[in-house]
Amino acid sequence: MKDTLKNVVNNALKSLELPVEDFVIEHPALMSHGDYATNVALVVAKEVGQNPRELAEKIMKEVVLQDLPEINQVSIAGPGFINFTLSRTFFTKQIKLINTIDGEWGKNGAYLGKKVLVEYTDPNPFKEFHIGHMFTNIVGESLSRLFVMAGADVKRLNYQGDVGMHVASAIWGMQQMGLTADSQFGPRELGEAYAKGATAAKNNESAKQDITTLNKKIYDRSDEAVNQLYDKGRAVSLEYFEDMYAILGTKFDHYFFESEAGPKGQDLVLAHPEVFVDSDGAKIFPGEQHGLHTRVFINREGLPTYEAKELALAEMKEDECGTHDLSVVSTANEINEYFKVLLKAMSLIHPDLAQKTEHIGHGMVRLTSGKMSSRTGDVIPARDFIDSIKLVALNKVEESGREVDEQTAKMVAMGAIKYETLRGSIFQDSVFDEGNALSFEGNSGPYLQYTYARIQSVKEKAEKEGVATGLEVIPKDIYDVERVLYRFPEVVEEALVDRSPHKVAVFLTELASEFNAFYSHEKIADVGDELASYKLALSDAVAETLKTGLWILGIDAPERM
RNA sequence: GCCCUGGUAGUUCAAUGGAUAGAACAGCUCCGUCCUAAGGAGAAAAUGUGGGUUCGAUUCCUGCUCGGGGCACCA
Repeated sequence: MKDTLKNVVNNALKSLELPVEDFVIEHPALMSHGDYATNVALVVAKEVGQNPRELAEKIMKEVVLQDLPEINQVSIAGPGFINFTLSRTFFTKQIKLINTIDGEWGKNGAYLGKKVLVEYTDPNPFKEFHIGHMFTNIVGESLSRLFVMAGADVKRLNYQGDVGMHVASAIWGMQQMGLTADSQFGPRELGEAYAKGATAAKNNESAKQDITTLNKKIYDRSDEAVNQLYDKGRAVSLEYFEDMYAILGTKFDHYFFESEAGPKGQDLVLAHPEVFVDSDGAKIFPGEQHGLHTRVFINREGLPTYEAKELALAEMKEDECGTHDLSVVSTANEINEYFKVLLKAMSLIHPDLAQKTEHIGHGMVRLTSGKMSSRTGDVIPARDFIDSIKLVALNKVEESGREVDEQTAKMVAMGAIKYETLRGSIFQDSVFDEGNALSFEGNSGPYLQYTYARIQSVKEKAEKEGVATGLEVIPKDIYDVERVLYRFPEVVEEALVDRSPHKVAVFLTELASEFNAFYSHEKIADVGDELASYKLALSDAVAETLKTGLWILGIDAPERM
């Protein structure tokens, strides 16, 4: 529709022999201003030096002459906006479309036939999977789903740091705790061991020496006892992560490990002396020459740093996943600056790969109660956090005297968490507002889920009463919820372009809010009402839209709650 | 010090240079014979600060200020 209007306006400009400027077609902030509006008169007026309102009049006349069935009314308002009000026919057609294209609603072809790799989550084995990992996973999954909606063949990737100082710290901590490969231990003990090691490395010089030595042993696998402890700890960690992915609703297609990327990265750096130079015993990339900062790729010990590994990772992705069109790396924004350096270095040795790599640095979450650090062991494990929210959901159900259903409580808890994570821009730091997430009201995941479940209930009643969906009898007026509903595909596409899942979240809340108003003012499944079939079809379309939109956010829509 | 970021109701978030800056939560008023009140209706409440560009600035430029991240051997 947007494109249609753009054409209509362009035609008008042509016949008036006015210059074609870059104008926008958008939805006015207020629904009373119409369904679409354009600032074309304001833009062109500037160019030709005419009064914008007069110009708007002329353009409007030309638009009206084209006589489109979808347009009911064109008007001029404010400084010279041209507002379009869409016709009854248009809205009815949209409902019909939504209810018939089954599974295709909301999709777009922006990445049709393209292969897109999305790397996200990247938890480090031996560390606790905390709510920061949960946050980054939720963001990455949602980005992946936006690409799926655009028709892309999406491969979900997970890159895990199974070697490096943090692992050495954890192993050191395990040794201190007296753990061996035969001991029984889980992720909690590993988290504790890591905190112990990391603290010691920071405060105690000899411990730091030990850990450095341990790090080398892990790399070259020269100590059998260390190997066993390492292998066991790694396995325990990875298994635990799989449990978390299942809970979060993510399934990865490919896994990559630093232990593989290390040697390859090292070779890669050494093979390009024209890019990486010696400095102080290390191999560095002199980023200053490119307006960036210098980073070490191979340290004085001769070991590859994260930078070198990341370089190899790009090659490994291509080898493992085949040629692709885009490779997205989603991480917290604390490494934004570093990634710029990395991409610059990559562009010098692998211009093709660098060009299709996109780093999306999202903001960090903080809890209202304060911040976390896995170094000090002061973290909130994702599992504990999810369980606590689930408990709130269960209590809520019990309070209302409804049937207690473990599965639904879990859905609602995850809905609350994911919505709270994605309701704002991913690029900004945010505070995870527990109060807000736990309220389950208003601007929340459960509010959307509730609206969906409510519609299922209406449908159930309609079936009992013998009301079928249908668009034969059409209401005279256009319901506000219809004026929101048809915008969904535009929103999805825009959300992808901006890498902003929150646009979907904001839209869904507006849709649900309009539907709930409609619901409370109109009786839907009423046999005596000749409009019942239409209202039911509309409700059905809203449910379909909610379900698909929630899916983009990674949230399940329960049939009842 | 240098480089990135950000500062919007009491709180958590919205707003491709446009119309009266939108929501939600908290507090205040209402709505219960009715398809799920995890709902609906209403009132009140905000652009850190000084300049500049523009017909028009929360948005762009800039000074100040306050916060977050980064600045070679962690990731």
